[in-house]
Amino acid sequence: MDINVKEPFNRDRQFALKRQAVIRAAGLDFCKRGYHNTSMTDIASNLGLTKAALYYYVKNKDEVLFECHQQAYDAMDILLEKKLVGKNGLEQLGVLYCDFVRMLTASGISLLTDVNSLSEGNKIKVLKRRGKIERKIIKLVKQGQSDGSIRAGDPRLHVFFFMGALNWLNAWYDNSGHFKGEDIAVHFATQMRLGIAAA
Amino acid sequence: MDINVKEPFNRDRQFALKRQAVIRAAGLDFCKRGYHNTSMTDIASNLGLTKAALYYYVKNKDEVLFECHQQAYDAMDILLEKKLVGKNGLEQLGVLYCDFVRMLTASGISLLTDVNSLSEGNKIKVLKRRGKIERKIIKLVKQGQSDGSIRAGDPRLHVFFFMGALNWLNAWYDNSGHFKGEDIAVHFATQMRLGIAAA
DNA sequence: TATAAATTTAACTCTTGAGTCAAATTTATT
DNA sequence: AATAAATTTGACTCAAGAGTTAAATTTATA
Repeated sequence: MDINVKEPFNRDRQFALKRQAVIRAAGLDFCKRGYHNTSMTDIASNLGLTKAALYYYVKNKDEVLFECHQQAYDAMDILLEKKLVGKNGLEQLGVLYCDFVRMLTASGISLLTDVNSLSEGNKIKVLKRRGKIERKIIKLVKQGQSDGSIRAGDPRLHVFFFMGALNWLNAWYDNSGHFKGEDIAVHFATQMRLGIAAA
Repeated sequence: MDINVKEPFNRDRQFALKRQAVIRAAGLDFCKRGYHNTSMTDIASNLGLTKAALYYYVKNKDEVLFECHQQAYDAMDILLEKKLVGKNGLEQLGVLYCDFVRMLTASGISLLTDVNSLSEGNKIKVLKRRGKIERKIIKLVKQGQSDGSIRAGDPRLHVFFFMGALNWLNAWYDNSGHFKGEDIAVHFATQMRLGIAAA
C-alpha cells in the first residue's frame, strides 16, 4: 500500500506543512509591507488564525524572518545543483536565472532583502549563505569568461547587476497582476544574457 | 562684491544646509540598517548631535524618510532634464543610467526602496513621483524602439530589470569599499545597454 | 468514548523608541 | 554688551507591538 495515502493523517507531516505555509505567508506579507510594518497579529489573521495559534508553530518573529530566508536559499540551492552538461557558462547561467524567476513567481517563496532586521546570530548565518550562493554564481560567470561565452569585465559587477533585478522583482511582482511569471522569466533571462554575452 | 562671501553668515542658508545634511546622513543610515532599525537617536549621534537638536531641524521621522525620497527624486529629475540632441534612445538611456549611478555613488544621496514605512499621505506622494520618473524612462525605451536602437520587448520589463540593479546598488555599495563609483557607473551602463540594444 | 492535538479568548507584561518639554548653556551676530 | 540662534541635558509621556499565559473549546485520532 502506498505510504503517501496516510500522509494527511500523519500529524508531524501536517504540522510541518502548516509551519511552512506560515513562513511563506509571512514572507509574502514582509514583501508587500516590510518586516516591521507587519505584526505577528497581521500574519496570523491573514492566515485566518490567532496570534496564539501562530506561536504554536514558530518561536518568535525573528525565527519567521530567518526561515523566510532559508526557504528562498533552499530553493535556490536546488536550482544551483542542476548540472547542465554540454552547455557553456552563459547558457548555464541563462537557465539558472530563468529558473530563479520562475521559482520566485510561482512558488510563493519570497526572496527578501531585509537582513538587518534579523538578530545578530541569524543575520550572520543568512549573510554567509547568501555569500555562498553569490560565489557560485560568480564562479559560473568566470567559467563563461573562460569558455568565451561571457564578455570580459569584473564578474562581481556582472552578478551584482542582474541579481539586483532579481531582488527588485519581489517588490513589484504581483501574482494577480498584469505580468505572467513565465513571461518575466523569459524576458529577464534574455536581458541578463545579452548584458554579459561575449560579442 | 560677491554675494556668496556672505553665505556662511546667512543663517537661513546655514539652517537649510544643515537640514539637508541631516536628511542625507539619515538616508545613509536607513540604507545601511533600514528605517526601523535606525532610531532618531542613532541618526542624531551619528551626526554628533542630540535627539533634541535633531528635532530642531525636522518635524518627525516620517518627514525624514519622505525627504530622503524627495532628495533622490530631485537629483534624478535634474538628470532626466538633460536633453541630449542628436542621440538615439539607447544612447540617451545609457548616459542617463550612467549619471544615475554616478549620482548615487558620489553625492551621499540614497535611493531608498522602503515606501511602506511612510505615512499614508507621503507614501502616495512618493509613489506618484516614482511613477512619473519611471514613465519617463519607459518613454525613452519606447523612443529607442522606434528609432531602432533598442530591441523589441515589453518596455516596462526592460526598465524594471535595470532599475532593479540600481535599487540594489544602494544595498551593497560602500563608499570606502573595493569598487570605485565611476567604475560601477561605466560597467552598469554598459551592461544595461547591451541588455536592451537592438541586434 | 477517551485522548491528544489544534486553536480561541482575553487579559497581561515588557521593551523600545517616537516625540515633547523646559531650563540651562554655548555659540554666533549686531 | 545685548540679543537671537543653536544645542545640551535629562526627564518625561505615550503607543505599538512582541511575547506569555491559563483556561476553555473545538477537532481529529485511535
